[in-house]
Amino acid sequence: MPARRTPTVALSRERIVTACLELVEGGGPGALTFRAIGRRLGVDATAVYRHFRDKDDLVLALADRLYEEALAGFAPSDDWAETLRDVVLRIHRAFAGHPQAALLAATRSTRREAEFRAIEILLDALRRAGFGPEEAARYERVLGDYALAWAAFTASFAMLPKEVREADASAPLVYAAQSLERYPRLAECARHLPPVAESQFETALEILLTGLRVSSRPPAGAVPDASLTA
Amino acid sequence: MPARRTPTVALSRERIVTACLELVEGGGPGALTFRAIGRRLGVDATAVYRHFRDKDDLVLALADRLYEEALAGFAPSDDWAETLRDVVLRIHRAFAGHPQAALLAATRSTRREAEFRAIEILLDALRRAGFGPEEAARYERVLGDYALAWAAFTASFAMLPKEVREADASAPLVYAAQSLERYPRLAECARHLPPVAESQFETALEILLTGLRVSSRPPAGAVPDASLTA
DNA sequence: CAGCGTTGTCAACGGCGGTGACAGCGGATT
DNA sequence: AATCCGCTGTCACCGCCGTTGACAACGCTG
Repeated sequence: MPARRTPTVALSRERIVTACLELVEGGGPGALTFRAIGRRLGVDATAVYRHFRDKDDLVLALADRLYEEALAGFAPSDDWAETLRDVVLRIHRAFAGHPQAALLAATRSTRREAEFRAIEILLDALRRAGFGPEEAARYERVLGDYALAWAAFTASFAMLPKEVREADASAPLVYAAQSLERYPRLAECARHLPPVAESQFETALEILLTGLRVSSRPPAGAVPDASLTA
Repeated sequence: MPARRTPTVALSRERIVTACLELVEGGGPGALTFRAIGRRLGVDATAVYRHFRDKDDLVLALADRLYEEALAGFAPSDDWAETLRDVVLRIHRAFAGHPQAALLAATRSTRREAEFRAIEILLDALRRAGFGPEEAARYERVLGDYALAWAAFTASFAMLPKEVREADASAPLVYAAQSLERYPRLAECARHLPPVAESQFETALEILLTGLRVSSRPPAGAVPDASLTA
């Protein structure tokens, strides 16, 4: 029983997942359908069911691929904060680069290797930062959920039709111009408001890291503020 | 032309929106369909199209209702951080309470009053914190996007079938038990990992506020860390 | 060569968002 | 009072979706 792979097989989980990512890359909302996959692979749509139980199964496979992509070539830094930043950015980048897949996958545990590798890296960095196991666990979830939540957010915005996206982006300016007296702050700041499209993921990440750094080693001279320190 | 409202009208935008929220409240994934709305209101599904151009129009109306709900009864605090916390929590709560609606609405500008009220409140608090117009604008977007992104994340998790949700939640523990030597940190921290369901929204918010506080008034005696301060 | 499991094909199902023709009803016009 | 008109709800229908079950072709095993 040499278990030779039959050369006549047209499909495989790998080929299908790759096709899905390409499909989603080029395509607008809802590009990921069984019929589209079949079309792209020159195969009947229902053939995919020979390799994936249902769409959920397929989506989990996509998520797994994204985690692999995210961690490919990762090397830990001596600086724990730099490691955290790197991993979170990598996860966000990988998921945000495939909007449709991210939207479906971001809220799911894949329970496969790559995901646990990411968790392990984050936990290790947090432990090195001086947090205890419990704090590390909590902050790992914060950073992981943060990366995924924001990736899904970015992704679902990227999937909107172009006209809608542009209309949404310019909304504050338009409205601010109409009622200056009711919204003075908006009038004052409107021209600085970044469009929704350029999600403030990295800015928020830096703020988070700053907050973590403050918590990790309470400054000796400073007065700790109980109302702000979680 | 007294413009008397005809009493014979069965539907209205308000009635439909209310029905949608009820529908979504009790129902699992995909509960919000025109046919379901029609069924609930004892009316043909397509009658809804007399009041909303399409599903997108309907969803924007839902989002607007959620913003209204979020800000109902809001009173600003003297403490800027407390105001930020309050508004972000309110938005998150309102959206997370209606998963399906949040999922569709979180990435959209409604361009209606309630949304701009929220923006104005956040901007004002940030300006009072001492941030300039540009910083305030950037951080407003951070907090606003943060609230919506995490709400959508929570929501889409809440919408998963129960079995899937439970399986996902217990995943790290199971896996950690299987390969202690490859994932030592996971083994160490696994029992502290909060289930995905209990999203670490509030923990992250406190860290964010801590980070903002550090940025708002750089401590006189402390050495500013350029690599961590955005 | 016979048998069997794997893989792709095909026709079909019910549900989805959405459209266009049509009916009834109330208010305004004459 | 008769007529018209616009608004609202109904109905039949479209094309798309995920998914199923019967079936055919292929290659491996005995």
